Amino acid sequence: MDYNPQKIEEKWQKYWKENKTNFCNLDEKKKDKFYNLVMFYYPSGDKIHIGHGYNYTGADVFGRYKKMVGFNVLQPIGADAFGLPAENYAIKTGVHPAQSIKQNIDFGRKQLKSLGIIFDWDKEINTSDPEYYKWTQWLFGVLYKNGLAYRAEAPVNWCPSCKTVLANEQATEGKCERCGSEVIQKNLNQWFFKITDYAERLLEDHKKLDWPERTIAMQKNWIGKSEGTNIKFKINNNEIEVFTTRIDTIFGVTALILAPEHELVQKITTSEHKKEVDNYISVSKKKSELERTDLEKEKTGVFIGAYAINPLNNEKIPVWIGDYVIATYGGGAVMFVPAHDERDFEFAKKYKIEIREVISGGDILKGAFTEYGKLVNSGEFNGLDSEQAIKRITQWLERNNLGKKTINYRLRDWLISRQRYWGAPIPIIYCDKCGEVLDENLPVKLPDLKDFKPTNEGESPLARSKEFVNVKCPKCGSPAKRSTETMDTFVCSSWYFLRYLSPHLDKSAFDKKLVDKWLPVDQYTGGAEHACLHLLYARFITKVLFDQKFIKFDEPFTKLNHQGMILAADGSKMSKSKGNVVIPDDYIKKYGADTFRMYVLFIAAFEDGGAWNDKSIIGVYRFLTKVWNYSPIPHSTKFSDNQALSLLNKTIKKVSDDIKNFKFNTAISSMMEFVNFIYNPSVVSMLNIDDWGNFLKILAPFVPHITEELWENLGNKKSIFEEKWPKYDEKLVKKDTIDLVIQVNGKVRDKIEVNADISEKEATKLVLSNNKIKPWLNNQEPKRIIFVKGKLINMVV
RNA sequence: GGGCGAGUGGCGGAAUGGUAUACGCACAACACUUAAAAUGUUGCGAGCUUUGCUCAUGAGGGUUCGACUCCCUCCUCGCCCACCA
Repeated sequence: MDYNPQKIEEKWQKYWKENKTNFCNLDEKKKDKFYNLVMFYYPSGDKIHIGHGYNYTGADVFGRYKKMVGFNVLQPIGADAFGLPAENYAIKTGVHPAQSIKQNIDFGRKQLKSLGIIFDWDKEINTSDPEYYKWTQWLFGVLYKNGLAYRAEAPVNWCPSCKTVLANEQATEGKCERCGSEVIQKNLNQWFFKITDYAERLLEDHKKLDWPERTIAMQKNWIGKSEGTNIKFKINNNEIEVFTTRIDTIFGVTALILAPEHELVQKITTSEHKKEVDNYISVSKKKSELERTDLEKEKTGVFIGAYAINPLNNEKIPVWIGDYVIATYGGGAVMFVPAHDERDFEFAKKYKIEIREVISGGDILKGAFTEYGKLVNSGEFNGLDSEQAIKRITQWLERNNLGKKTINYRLRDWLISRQRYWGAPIPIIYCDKCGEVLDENLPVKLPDLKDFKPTNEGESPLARSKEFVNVKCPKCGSPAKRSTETMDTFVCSSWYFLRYLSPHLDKSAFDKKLVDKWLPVDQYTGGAEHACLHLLYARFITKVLFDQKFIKFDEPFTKLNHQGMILAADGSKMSKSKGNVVIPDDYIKKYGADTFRMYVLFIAAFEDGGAWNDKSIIGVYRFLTKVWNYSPIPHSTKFSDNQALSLLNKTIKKVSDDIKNFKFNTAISSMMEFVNFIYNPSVVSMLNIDDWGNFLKILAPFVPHITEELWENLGNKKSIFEEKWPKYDEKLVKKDTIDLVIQVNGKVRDKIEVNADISEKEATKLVLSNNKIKPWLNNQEPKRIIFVKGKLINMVV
């Protein structure tokens, strides 16, 4: 019979569904648990993106392998269903987000099944379902009650097109992550989660994680710890704290620059400068984030008429404002040291501010000297090295109560409120008598709106629903108003891995016993683009829940792997607008899911990804056809050919090791080598049924349908995934004979077949009498002989 | 500007101190066929004076008996962050 993937794939997908193959038993006691998690998907488009297919296929191979080696594997999936894309789609089409989301989830489920990916479908979750977001709201309450959720007026990123605020992480390069519009700064009253309280622990606990180094580096960079000194300057009767990493340059300070938004600016600006200063502030307010952070543009600033006192030498220094100073970092103020900071140097040249050298080693007429050196022009600290000076000056400040050693982080608190419809409502009620009241009568259900458009003023569409807004205060019963804001979707996804274990539980967010047993996640697989968003937020929320004793672990994901990106044939990113998107369905129809799965993993190393090539997929199909057509020796009492058996054992070892390390591409090529070998008519290479069956088992995680069918054809009654992963025989992996490589001066001159355990003496003897080697030795005794057992011998002459 | 990574045949890629180019695609020749497809066999880095030799892993240098692999300098590309004081 010919290989007909469509037919057998349908058959086995049905079989897995009916027999709940690979679905884990949460209460199983004999086997060790293994929580194999993939990042859940956003059900926005109409097709599962190939990136998801890639991600989930790799994780599925790994999960099926883990099951076969004897673990009780939990492999759940769900939908991250709240958020802007569904809402924007609703505004455009009038289709309610709940409806389009449902359609997309149904479609996604079908697609994942058609890829032969096994998920525990009975544990599926949907973050936009009230039974789920009830507990997202509960989570808000946990943070709120512990002082980790607060409301504050702050300059925030505002996307004029999406008409909503964005978290710092969602507004990179001054552009909206979703729509690409230029983000502007607005002062708004918003809800924040105090992730900054956890900055140090988030850094410290990186040690505990088996994660890709670059992901940890990205998080470190994002948290941005820097050690320095806070120093107080007096301006009239006011005090201003400035952060610096270079307190050794304090005697070179010739100005103080404040952010235009700094609260003291209005207070200390003198009347003759007021007009100019107000003018400057209003211009910089109008600038977009992109303009303000454009490095190419010259820095600007204005003198505000006030003077500050340098506490070390009591010198009077002018105070300026400049919009390159970030309001939210280091107190929004900078001490200006043009001799030893490049940016300050340029600014000083432009505005003719004094440049005073205090660290020797450079030429301050030519440019700023930014390295460490010996202090000059620095009073009693003259002659010290920068490093010593930093310590001594900081100590001096601490003694005089004028400053202290300080650690600053770039990480800012997580802005979680959104003035949009499609999200989990923030469970807060405003009462005239009681003020801000946490609503613990959950869920606070989203009303069924027809008009989802946000207002131009940035008010949430939820404000339109009077039934939603007008409520009674839970404390005193008098009329009150509900908050109309919803939460950032990243709040929903920061705890979803706890919910899978009890997706419909009504009494609490998660089943504590099951969470104690199953968490933390053993293997997490998903995109690297989440390094500073989801992966950081989930770690933060986990630590909060740990501190409040809801869970017993403080890191959610022990081991993390990323999949690379599958690119279009020309190496560019796939996008709908370019029309170069690869849709798995087309290939599943043509070649079958098994071929698709194996090919996508064969393209390149999993973590690298690579370009999709339409032509190469045929190679995998040919390989599977060969597997399909192979006939082993029917009686299992007969032994297989020795060479074939040896290679089989080697292949088992190689495939096992490679799957463990997510190196699917090389696992596949070694299985191809094996099949090529047993097909080669020039060698006797028959396998008996048992050995062939073992090969099918190691092949099974990659191509589950065809292997199930062939396994059944061999006369087996149970699924191949009920089988134990084959063990390899160490003796058979090692060959009796090897090709010993003979080198002269490091160059290969011959290869001879010898016993694998040949000694150096014997090998030397053979080499010296070898006719091909003799001419290279030039009748000389080798100066040195390097012998690598089982591999090579190198004669140095 | 800072951080991380990569550069290997016509193409995707393998090899992390020990046989460079595994595996796959494409291509060519042959077999089968009326023919084509499919399949199979063989070949396939470059050059040369071709039983073999020389050169070749972005460029140049170094360490080593031996370097795609380690070190230094430079070039190119990708990703992340970026006026962070």
